[in-house]
Amino acid sequence: MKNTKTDFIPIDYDYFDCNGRNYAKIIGRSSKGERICIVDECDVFLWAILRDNVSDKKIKKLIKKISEIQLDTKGRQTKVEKVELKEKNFLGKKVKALKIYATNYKDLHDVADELGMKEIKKRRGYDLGYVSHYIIEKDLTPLKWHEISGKSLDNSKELGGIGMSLDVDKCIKADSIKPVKSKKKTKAQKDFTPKVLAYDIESDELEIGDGEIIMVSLVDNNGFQKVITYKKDNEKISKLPYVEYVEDEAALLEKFVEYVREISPDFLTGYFSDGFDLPYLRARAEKFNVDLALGLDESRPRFSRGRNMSGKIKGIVHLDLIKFIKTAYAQYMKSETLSLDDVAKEFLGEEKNPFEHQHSSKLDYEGWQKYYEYNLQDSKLVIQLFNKFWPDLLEFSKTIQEPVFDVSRAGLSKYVENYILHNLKKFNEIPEKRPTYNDIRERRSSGGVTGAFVYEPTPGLYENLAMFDFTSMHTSIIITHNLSKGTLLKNKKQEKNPIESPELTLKGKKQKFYFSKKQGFFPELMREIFNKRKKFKAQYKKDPNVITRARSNAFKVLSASVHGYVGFFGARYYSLEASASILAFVRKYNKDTIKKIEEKDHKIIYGDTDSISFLIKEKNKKQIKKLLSDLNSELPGIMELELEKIYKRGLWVTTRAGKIGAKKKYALIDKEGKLKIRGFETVRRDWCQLSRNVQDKVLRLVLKDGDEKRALEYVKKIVEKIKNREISIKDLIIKTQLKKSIKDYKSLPPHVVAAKKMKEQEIPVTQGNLVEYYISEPPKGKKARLVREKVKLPGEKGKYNIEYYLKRQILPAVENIFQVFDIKIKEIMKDGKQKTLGDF
DNA sequence: GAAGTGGATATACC
DNA sequence: ACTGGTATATCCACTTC
Repeated sequence: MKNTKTDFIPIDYDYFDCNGRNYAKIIGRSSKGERICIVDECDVFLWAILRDNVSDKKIKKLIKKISEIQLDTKGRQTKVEKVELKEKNFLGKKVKALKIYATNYKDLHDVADELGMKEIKKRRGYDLGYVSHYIIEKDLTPLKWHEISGKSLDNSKELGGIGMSLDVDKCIKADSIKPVKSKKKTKAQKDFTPKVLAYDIESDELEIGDGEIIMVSLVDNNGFQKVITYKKDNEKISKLPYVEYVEDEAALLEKFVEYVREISPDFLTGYFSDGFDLPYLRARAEKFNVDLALGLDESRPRFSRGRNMSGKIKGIVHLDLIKFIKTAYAQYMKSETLSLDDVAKEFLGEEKNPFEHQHSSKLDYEGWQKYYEYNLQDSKLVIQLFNKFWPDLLEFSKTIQEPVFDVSRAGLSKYVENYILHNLKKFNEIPEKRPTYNDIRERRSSGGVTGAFVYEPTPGLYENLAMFDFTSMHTSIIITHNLSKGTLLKNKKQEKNPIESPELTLKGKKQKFYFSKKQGFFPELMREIFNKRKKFKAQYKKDPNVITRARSNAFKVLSASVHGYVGFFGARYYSLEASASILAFVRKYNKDTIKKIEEKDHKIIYGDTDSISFLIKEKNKKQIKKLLSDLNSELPGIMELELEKIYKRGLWVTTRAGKIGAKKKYALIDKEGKLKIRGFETVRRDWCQLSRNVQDKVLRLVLKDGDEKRALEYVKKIVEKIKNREISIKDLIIKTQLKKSIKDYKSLPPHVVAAKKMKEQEIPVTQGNLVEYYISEPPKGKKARLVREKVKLPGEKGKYNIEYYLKRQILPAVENIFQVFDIKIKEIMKDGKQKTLGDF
């Protein structure tokens, strides 16, 4: 066999068994653009952590006994091949542990079950999954350039003939893998961009496989654009250059496979394609007996079971963008839904073709042209979104050292956890195990911990305010005070001068927790995440664009998830005590800082968790910065307070019921006239557009010019319009998400009634949809006490309910704002009510 | 059947 | 179940008079 060498960027990871052993199979590219498959092996082992004070003699005996373990499970013969005694760390403590090598990773769990000996305290490291284990062992980090040398497997029958069965340019059994230093990267390596193909299907039926696939579009980054279809208006052939007709649906599926194989992308990407496009293609392929051989080994897509389906294609990364966007960006997005339409609008500034979905049987020639165009447009949007998010996927994948396939489907806890697992080596740490079902149940029932502190504001309009906030507060606290599961001490006396948490209440008991002064691996790792967050934030400030903003937000999310991870019941490094302590510190720092600012004669207006707003009085920005640096000089470790912004005016209102100030609800305006609105109905999607617009306008008038009189005039005008039925139904639509399936609701709120109506009218609606409805006048002669009795769908004819929109939508949206100026808006509405009553 | 209250539900903030 | 806790607000479900 020939020795060969190449550079290599790993993209897709998989493994296979040959003669009972595991082999990693990694697909990627060389800088020449060749498709390359690397086959490699690594040691397979687990850890048995020994109890303290087990004698050397006993250890020897134990090693002998374990060495003899042989298993015959699932038709595989696995045995313990070697046992070594090692000095390791577990949760930061020195331990003696046996490194137990076995034949097949999948059998490690069964090997662990054989290790019930009393000298063994814990068994660890058998539940990472082979791919993660391999990446950790061999440092073949995804999407980083490597130099590979080894034997060519092309045309070889070795290892099950893998070199012949894969559609790649080269297949190499690796002897040596070396990372390319970033300074030594060639231009071709630096310029690497993956081959991407976006796809989208159209069907009349939304239920998987129920209807025909009418067309499928494909778009790549090199000008390839196709709509494959067999449908047209009679015999009139489209003039659109990208439309390609085939005989029937089966031929469409075959053509689709043909193009994917021809282009052979690194990424096949779609939008909601895990849940719709790919399973649909599979269902139809099964029906017509078409071999959906998309994999590089001509295998069909494989679907994971479970609630969240995901489709895997061998050698090609099937990437459903919606999942990644949901995890990494959803909480920072303005879009009301995660539909392709909304997301494209937000990130690409591009709207989808306005297209009314019609049943395909009703389309004429023009209708079909529009439909083809629309189908292509979706794939175009998908590939543009991929291009936008590629830098982020790349960064995440390199950071947490997991393949893009997994990164794009994982939740935030997995991000944090993988970062830890892939970085334990430098601490000589044995990985903690995943919690068992019982662990999880216990953790969930243990009750929560007390959270952050929110300052109760005094309602009013204020001038000249500053807002300070702590940089990545929870993460800074973990790092500064060395808080984690591993550094938690059993009691105060375990260590001299331990770190002491503020007093807190946990499980109804007032107590404190103590943590080691010795730097723990967990806080140390969090420092790395924290630094990345800082770096990307600075980058965004220097060069603000969509990508730098997205990346900054992405790492903000990751950094902000660290604390959530510690308190997450599914986490390997879960710690209720650490979580409670982190939050106790959060409260303490916020309250202490409030006190210090008050001592400098500033009136505090508001504060939530890590922020504080106060009146700057006659001080200028420089003086405020001085105050800030004074406060910072007193903060320990990496704790840092920063000036978020100075605002010209700010408004806080009462709660709906009482006279106290409402928390999490305020509006600010800076000197450039830019508004920052939080919590108000304006930013809530479950209020009708009219209420949101009216409130937004009122807030603007009040904040910009301090002109509540004009705001009042404006509201009066709107009230008149409502009374005169001059408002379009479209502005009165209320949108509420159906969070559960209809039958699971214990009560029957309006949006569930709307969803039921949709079902009756055969409008597709499922859990997770945003349900739209408006409130109409009650049917004649019928008393409708409940709101739900007046629910109508947007398509249903009817008159909007004047009283409802005045009293339940407009009034609540503006009443509290005017109350700040002692204007009783209710009086104005009352007139309206009498008038409406008079109308009938 | 009006009034009051707690629960269910959705959404936002950090 | 798939990061956490804090908070507001609506409408329903139920009790009471």
